[in-house]
Amino acid sequence: MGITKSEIFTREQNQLAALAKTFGHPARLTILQHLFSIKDCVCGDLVEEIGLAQATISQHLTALKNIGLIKGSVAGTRVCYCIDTEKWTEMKHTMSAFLNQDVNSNDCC
Amino acid sequence: MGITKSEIFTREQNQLAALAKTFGHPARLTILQHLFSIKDCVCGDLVEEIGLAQATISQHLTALKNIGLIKGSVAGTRVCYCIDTEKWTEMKHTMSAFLNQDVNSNDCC
DNA sequence: CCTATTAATCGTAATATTGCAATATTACAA
DNA sequence: TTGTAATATTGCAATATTACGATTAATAGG
Repeated sequence: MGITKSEIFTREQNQLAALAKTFGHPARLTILQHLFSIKDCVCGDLVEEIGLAQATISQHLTALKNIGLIKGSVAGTRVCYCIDTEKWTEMKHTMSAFLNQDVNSNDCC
Repeated sequence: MGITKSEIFTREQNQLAALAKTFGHPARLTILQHLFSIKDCVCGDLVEEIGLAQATISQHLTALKNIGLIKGSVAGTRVCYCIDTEKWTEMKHTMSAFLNQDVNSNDCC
């Protein structure tokens, strides 16, 4: 139904899924990569950088902000965004813990 | 429009997003965690394990199979699933490369 | 005060996803 | 062959997501 039955999963599972979901769009990945690659924080040039409408970029930025990966500060008529380093590190550990589960060697399939 | 403008992103960005998207649902995470935790491969008990209809579980399994994370083998009327260890390792490196980008220290926001 | 600039929000259309019932398929057993 | 069990597929309804134009709000600069 397009609706996820969150109530049958643990909070951890839902949170990890929400995080992964945020990474699950190329525009959001591109925004994050851009924030990593530049020396300063991003002030507005994301719309030209990525070929999407201003409203769309703003939506993706909101998604990234909601999950806590980036933060923004107002600078005049512009808003500057950068990675929330603390949250990024925290999130990295969460993801790594999941990714580094040991694979059983009994490859029965 | 519910449609992602894949053509404006690189193949790498689209692939990483597709992978993350697959992790972006608690049912699929739970399936993967179950495959990690048990000693054998999973043969059918996923429906009871998770509280979703058989058709729904089957769909999620197909998604995981399509992205290459799991593989299945037919065993009579049952199908056994397990992690595709090779693909998992490969995927883990891809994700890690993204997660371990260095965060700029100039936290200007 | 007026105007331009920037970004968020609103409204809407198109498409995607999730979930399930019903049905089809497949393999096995009697 | 018939029946049963397990899984996949189909069809559909409900909801979510993506995208964009238009509008709004806030601020800078004259």
